Amino acid sequence: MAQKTISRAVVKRLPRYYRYLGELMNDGVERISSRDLSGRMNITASQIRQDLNNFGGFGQQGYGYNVRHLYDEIGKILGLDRTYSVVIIGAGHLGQAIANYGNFERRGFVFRAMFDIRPELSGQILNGIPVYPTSMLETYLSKNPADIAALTLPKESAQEMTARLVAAGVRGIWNFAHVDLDVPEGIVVENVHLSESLMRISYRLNNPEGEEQGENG
Amino acid sequence: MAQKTISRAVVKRLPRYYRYLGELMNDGVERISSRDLSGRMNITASQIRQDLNNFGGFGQQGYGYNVRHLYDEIGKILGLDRTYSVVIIGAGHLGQAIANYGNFERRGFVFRAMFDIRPELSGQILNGIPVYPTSMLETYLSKNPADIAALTLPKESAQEMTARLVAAGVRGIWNFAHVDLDVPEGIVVENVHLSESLMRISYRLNNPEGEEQGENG
DNA sequence: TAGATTGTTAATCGATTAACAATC
DNA sequence: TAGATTGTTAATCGATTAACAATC
Repeated sequence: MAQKTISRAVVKRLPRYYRYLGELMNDGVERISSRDLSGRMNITASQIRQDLNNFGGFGQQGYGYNVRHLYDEIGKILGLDRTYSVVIIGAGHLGQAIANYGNFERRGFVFRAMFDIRPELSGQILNGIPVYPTSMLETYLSKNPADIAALTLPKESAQEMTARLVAAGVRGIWNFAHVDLDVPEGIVVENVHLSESLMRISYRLNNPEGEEQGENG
Repeated sequence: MAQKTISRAVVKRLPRYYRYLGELMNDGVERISSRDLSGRMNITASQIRQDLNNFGGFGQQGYGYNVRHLYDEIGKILGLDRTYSVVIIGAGHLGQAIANYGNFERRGFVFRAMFDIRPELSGQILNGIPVYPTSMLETYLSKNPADIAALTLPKESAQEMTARLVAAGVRGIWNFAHVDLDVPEGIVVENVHLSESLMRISYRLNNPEGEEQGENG
């Protein structure tokens, strides 16, 4: 599955391809050319072909790309052909929002448990997901290994929780806290720094540019 | 305030500089060199100097940068020297999570109102913010103009709401819905596509790279 | 003054776009 | 076969890093 190393810029675009192909599939479209897709996605056809060819030739000259095939292949590249166990650390609104969002489960991300230090929350079942006290984290994970942890807690405890999670075998950290985390090599950290996102809006409101939408996370 | 056009890559890094400088300030650090800062932030000193010089010389040879001064200047560049009125469209967990997060207000983003189509929500006050029915949007905005709208609603209604918001004078859209929005020129859209962020984690779990943390949003 | 560190130019590296021969 | 469109190489553009003279 892992051929030559794929550039960060390409990886960033893959989920967007996946989304557009999913929509095309839903609309019953069977084939699409890089040119048509480029029109819809607002990127160049050249970039699409260049991107896809990182993974091998999915297309056919004179025909284009088979939508379903390409969708499946990108899904595999993204690792969506398996499931991932996810725990949520911090059962506040943000944690619940994530737990609640059904589309993640559809893609294979299964939310198993939430953890919170607030005693009044533990024992509850929120949106079908049990909340445990943070003190139970290691015990829980030793019996129910998790692939990914979402950190939806105050930044003060993010680093400490990360260390505990990594020690307990979690390999991916989805970090919503406003800190940069130190992790051992091999551990994946994906940051969602909402306040930075918001500041980019204020910047752009005050400094009009050409066009284009903002980045995503 | 707007000199030559600043590259997207630089703008993306500005909030992170701002965050690190804020922390240094809190720690009572008065001056810092690009070299020291580069060590903390894990980027090159050269890049820091290059980035900052887009906006003019904030430093002093032989001394470095005055932390407070640089913090204030980057704040101004980011447009944080004024306040922004924000409305939230969709009063679910995600909307409430955002409304709830006090740090945004500290930076000048003031959440004024939430809107939701669910009749049982309107009339309520959630975290001190009133929830109105979506039908009231135009009436409300004509009396209480907003700069920014956060879209925390299902993707099906995102485009329609965007059109209404833009027509009512909103200039910045913070889009949490999983669609790309069409907007007139001059309107700022900042996407936070959480599912794409999550897929990048699964990709990276299956395709180990060298190092480095994931992008943010 | 000597030492430190910036501001800035030049060199390198990487990513995007253009072009076109291969081929379905 | 002729037309369409890919896969891929080459050209361009942009961003990052290195180097160093200017200067505090």
